[in-house]
Amino acid sequence: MARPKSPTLTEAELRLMDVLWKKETATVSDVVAALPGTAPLAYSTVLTTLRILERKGYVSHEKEGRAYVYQPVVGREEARRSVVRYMMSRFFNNSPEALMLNIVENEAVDEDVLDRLKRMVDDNG
Amino acid sequence: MARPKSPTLTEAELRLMDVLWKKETATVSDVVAALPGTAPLAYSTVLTTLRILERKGYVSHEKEGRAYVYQPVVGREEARRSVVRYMMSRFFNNSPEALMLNIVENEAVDEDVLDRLKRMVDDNG
DNA sequence: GCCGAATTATTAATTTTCTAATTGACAAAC
DNA sequence: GTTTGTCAATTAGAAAATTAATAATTCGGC
Repeated sequence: MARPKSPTLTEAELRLMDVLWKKETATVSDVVAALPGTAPLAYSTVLTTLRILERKGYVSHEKEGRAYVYQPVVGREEARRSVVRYMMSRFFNNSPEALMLNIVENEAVDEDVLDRLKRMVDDNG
Repeated sequence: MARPKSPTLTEAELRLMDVLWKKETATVSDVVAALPGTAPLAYSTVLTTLRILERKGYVSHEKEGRAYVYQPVVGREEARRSVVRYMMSRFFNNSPEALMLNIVENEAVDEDVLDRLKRMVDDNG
């Protein structure tokens, strides 16, 4: 076998998805223009990456006049869900509790956040 | 520029790290033998991947008699911390609250877990 | 000292990702 | 009607990851 596809969005892919999620819909030129400015990417670079994203099912495109208009198929929430599940399965034995423990132990979490989360669970469970 | 290094452990790398984390220390043959059995990897495959892991700073080796003995440099907890931080920065605007919300909304979390976590925070904060 | 088994080193084939130059098509401008 | 600019398509090259075959080395046993 050879190098497998990335199981999650890569850095370059995510940069483009961030633009599409924000703008809802965009041509290739729109994406190029909207990219955070330090080192702008070439048109063809963006086009190639959009093709990859389309092959992977993250975006689709329609012909609008003579330009292609791209739009997300997978939303930001879905992508988040997916990356969390992936990470949980590979690093945390599929245990959401272990993952939450890691966050509480290592990140600065406001005290009242856990109260609000608990209320959420109580209301829905 | 070209394809950048993976920001986290890849699938193949993680498989080997799991063995090393469990056994604490292992020769190449040990790792080959300990890998989950469906499709065993060749000795040279494991050696190559261990070299990559060493180059990336995840493991180190010492000569013990004729064989190299590998051991983790980065522990499981540190790897977990690192992957969570990465994901948080790319997908959750560096907000641990947003990440926790995602987990609570989408995964089945036992009700009492949040109580325990809250006690942890209260005790330490 | 020589042989063989184990171990490491070398080399390489394949796929993905990342980047971009170049080419070609087509419409607008003049 | 020719030039110019915009867009997609093609092509390509380099680095990374995955797998493994093969070559070189080394150590123990005889």
